Amino acid sequence: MNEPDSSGILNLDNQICFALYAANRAVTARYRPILDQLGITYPQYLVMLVLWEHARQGQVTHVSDLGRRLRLDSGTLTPLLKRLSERGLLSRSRDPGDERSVIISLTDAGLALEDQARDVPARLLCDLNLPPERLGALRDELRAVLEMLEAGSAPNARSSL
Amino acid sequence: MNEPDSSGILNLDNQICFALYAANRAVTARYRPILDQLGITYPQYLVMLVLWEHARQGQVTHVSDLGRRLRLDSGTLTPLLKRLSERGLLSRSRDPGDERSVIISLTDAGLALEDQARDVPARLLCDLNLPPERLGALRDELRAVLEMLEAGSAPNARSSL
DNA sequence: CGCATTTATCTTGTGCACAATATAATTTTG
DNA sequence: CAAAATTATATTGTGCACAAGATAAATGCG
Repeated sequence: MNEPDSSGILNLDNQICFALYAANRAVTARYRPILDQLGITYPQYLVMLVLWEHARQGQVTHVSDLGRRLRLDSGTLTPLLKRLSERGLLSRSRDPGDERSVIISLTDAGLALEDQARDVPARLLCDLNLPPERLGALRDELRAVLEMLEAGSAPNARSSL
Repeated sequence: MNEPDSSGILNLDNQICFALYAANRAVTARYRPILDQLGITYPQYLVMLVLWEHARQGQVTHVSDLGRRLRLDSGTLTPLLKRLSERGLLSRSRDPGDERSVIISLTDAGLALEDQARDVPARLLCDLNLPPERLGALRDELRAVLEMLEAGSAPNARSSL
């Protein structure tokens, strides 16, 4: 292994990025059969989580709120919300107070789906089969990385080349 | 509606899955401007990493090798490899010993690109700005999760709530 | 007020991911 | 050996992600 790249800098297994990439897809794959029973995809589930949360607190949800929370832009959200709308889980309407904005409202079916979703996290954690404190620590580390990346928006301050 | 989920089980921020999802996209976004300079995307970069690794060790690479290593199927790899081929970084040819298999060979340009890629990890780590030991620990945790998910293929044994 | 600017969303185009299916070559079996 | 089963890749269709550009409403300013 002492060849051109002996230090293994370019070794796939050494890269945190690949671990993140592969773990994310593996977790999403675990969600799939569970969410299939609710008739939604994983990104759609994340959107529904925010909508349920806002509904519980009597908050109105605009598309931009979803974008801020999930870090997604309208190019992703618009078609996704249209699909959820077609499935009858929510409705989209212009905000009378600001005709540029679209208000996303859960339908009765969308609200009712929360009951069916309530055991999704438990079923997934059961799949993951790791002690909760380890998962909590991992989540906090991931949040730290996320914060770091979103705060330090120096997108190439020092190009060491 | 019984309890409006005040325990926060369905709270977005409590979910490790979202941390993973958001962190992965944030890291990929950091790679983007760096990899743009090489003219490749992030999944293409991962493929190239494997190809460079095999080239260093004099190993032949089949499409199936890439799939095993990156956990991707041919539906993802075939078009991705075609794009890399169009960019002149690799060539695809049937294995004479088994006409079902396709051998992926780096072109001179593909091999040469490794030199330009050598500082990519350093530039990204600089962006991440976290102590290496913390990143190493995070990577190991992610690998543990990945292993768990790939080993325990009990895809819904118990729905414990 | 009128016009430039900003803001919120939509649209278009590219590139993954992945399920499902197709095709063709190889291996296994009877 | 020939039919059946397996294996490797390719194709098709759906659904994200995200960049870039378009549209229309709201805001700011002289």
